[in-house]
Amino acid sequence: MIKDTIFQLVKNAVPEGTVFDVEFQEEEKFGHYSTSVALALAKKEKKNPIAVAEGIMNKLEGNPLFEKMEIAGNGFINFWISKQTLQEELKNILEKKNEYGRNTKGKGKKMRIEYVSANPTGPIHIGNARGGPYGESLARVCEESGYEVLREYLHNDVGGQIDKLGETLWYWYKKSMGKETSFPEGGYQGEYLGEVVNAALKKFEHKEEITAEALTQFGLDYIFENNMNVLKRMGILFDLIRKESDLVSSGKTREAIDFAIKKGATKEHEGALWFSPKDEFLEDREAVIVKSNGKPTYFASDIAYHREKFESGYDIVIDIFGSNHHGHVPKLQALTKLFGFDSERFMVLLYQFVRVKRGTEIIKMSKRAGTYVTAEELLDEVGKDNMVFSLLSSAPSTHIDFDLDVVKQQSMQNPVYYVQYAYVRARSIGGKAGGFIYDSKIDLTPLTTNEDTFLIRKLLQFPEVIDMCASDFEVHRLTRYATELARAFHNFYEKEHVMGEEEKIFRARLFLIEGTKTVFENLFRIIGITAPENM
RNA sequence: GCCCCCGUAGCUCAACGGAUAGAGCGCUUGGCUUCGAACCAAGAGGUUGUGGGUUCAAAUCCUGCCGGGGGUACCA
Repeated sequence: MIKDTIFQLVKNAVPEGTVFDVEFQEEEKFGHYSTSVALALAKKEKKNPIAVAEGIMNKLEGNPLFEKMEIAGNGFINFWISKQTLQEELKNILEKKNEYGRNTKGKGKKMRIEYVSANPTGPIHIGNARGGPYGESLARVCEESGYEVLREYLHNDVGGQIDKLGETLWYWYKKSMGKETSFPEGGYQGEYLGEVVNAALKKFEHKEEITAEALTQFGLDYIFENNMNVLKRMGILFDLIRKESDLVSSGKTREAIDFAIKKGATKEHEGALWFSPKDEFLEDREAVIVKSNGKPTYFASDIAYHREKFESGYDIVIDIFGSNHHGHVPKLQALTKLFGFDSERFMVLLYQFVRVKRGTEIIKMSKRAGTYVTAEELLDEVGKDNMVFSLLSSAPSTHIDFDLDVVKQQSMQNPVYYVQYAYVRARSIGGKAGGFIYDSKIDLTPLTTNEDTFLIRKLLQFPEVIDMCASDFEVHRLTRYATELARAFHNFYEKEHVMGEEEKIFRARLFLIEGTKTVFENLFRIIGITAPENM
């Protein structure tokens, strides 16, 4: 990574502990990379920023990495990378191929990420769906950074919401039998559970044998399986599905409760057992573990589940939840203390819900009211690549507004097609050229135009983007980078030619094209969209 | 009331505390007899909700206010 190399060089040239960054520059007038280290340092040392910058630059002078260095009027140091370095790095892409972009910063470390974990009381809707591509691309990006990643999902198959599910299913069942019945209070509105009952009626041969328990179990399995299939369509597969019912039936939930009691992290109040850790954030952290009727709450199982997470020998534990769970976060953080896990290595990442509109009408995402847009509907309507790319294009903390009318109408002009089209164009040239054989001795010096250089620079940024994403988990950068790389390629395509150029240029450009294809393929794999052969 | 998140171009969103705040869609204009025009080029469009503060530097950090979303259950 060129950026890392520059960072190290500068680091050695400034006092220890200086905080600074090296930035990739889109426009070459500020160099290929730049740093504002001198500005921060000048303040600290009470010196002129220009003088500080000169001091740093003198220490870097003569390094073959750089073609040029410059101090801007305001104290920025701008670096231009030598053509030779760029060309060598370009070769590196085709040497590493599908491993290009990887780094080893997480090597030897294990990470587990829980995401989606949708309630099995209805189909996955847009809200849960956002967590899918988010968790999945985060998992991939961390794998690229050397981590061993476990993808996990909690199947919430016990509790009050399941009772309600059962009651609602039973209502639909009785209705289908022509019996008089009324809709259960607090049941799940909408036609979906009626469809689940229809599926049950097809499966059970003797209708009179259907019991409420059997129907509920059927519904749970059916909904869960459907949701997993939808996730699969989005390219999401889990390594571990943890069932809450297993935590309860195996006694793990009970053990966790006893453990919390033993540790003095509980209290009795009005006949119920409360989680009540002794810390300064008490108010945010108290929660009922065992209800006064003796039944454990969901949080009791969550204690057991997180105990597993914390005691399983993993270095980093990540939960990805919808923002409506934010009140739950301090309680979970308190569990790190209970189980002696370094709180720095446990992270809860929240994403805001997607708001869906049809024109000006806002559709409320409520499973209870039955007013939601399912992930499946959206998949059918706009396609997987479009959906994944769109959901991944904004920071998790932003509230996205999805206008279904617009999304559908614009689907052919969606950025995802802009990006994929660049790849298809590159492939097309590769095809025309009739095969490519990698030659490590290739002469890349003919790549001298602005478009050549910028495309190379943009390709070499790929490992840096991966590294940044794995460091701060801001994976939406990937789609942004994809668009930028596509632009660099489209520009190159418009101005420069491959076919028909003289042999030396042709060979060098073809090499560049192969490098572009490779980076796109790696990038698409990590984002979770397809690399189409043609469009 | 208290807690979390958001407010940036007509719309949907970017921008590690850094240089002239950028993309896509939409709008105006130009470009296919050479690798795919799902593309490229040029243009219009901004007091980053608003008032203070911190900083060499603020869309970004702190704070008051306004507006929106979510939470605040012996639900999950």
